[in-house]
Amino acid sequence: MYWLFKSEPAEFGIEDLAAADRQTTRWDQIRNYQARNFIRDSIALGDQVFFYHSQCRPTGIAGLAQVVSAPYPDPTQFDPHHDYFDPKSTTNSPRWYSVDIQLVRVFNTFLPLSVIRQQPELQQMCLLRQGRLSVQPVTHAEAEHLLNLAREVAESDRRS
DNA sequence: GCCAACGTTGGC
DNA sequence: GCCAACGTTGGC
Repeated sequence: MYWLFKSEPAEFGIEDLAAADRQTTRWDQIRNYQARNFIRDSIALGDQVFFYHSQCRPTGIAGLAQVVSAPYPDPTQFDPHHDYFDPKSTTNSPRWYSVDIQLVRVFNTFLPLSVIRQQPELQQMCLLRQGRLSVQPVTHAEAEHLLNLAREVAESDRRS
């Protein structure tokens, strides 16, 4: 399956993923139930992840990653010194979940939200229809379209 | 900085 | 369980 993960590049961008040990990081600190349900119940090892930069200019998709772990309890919820500590969470019934992701590739050319918006085939994307969701599913058809689009944008960028 | 959309909290 | 108030996300 395909997913889209949002991240603020000022906090952790795709360059940070590229520079990380084994180009892998734990996707943690997700504290939204809808996003949690996707991680806990639907995301699986080997799934592909569009890495999206939010809260920046321009916003858009910066590259591709893949899921390299099964879902597991987010350790930050158990750490009383952590900002994302959740006193209502216990190891027997954890509330929040993480997965590990590894970089697949940084797109040659950034794929801006404005370009995604222009695509008639992508109008049903969760990204365009619902804001405020940092982990969201992408259909197979949407994923193929996004990957083709990224290739086209990169080629036109190279020609100019 | 503004504001729309949405989630969460808490009084009742 | 309802719903108003408030907080957060996130594009612009």
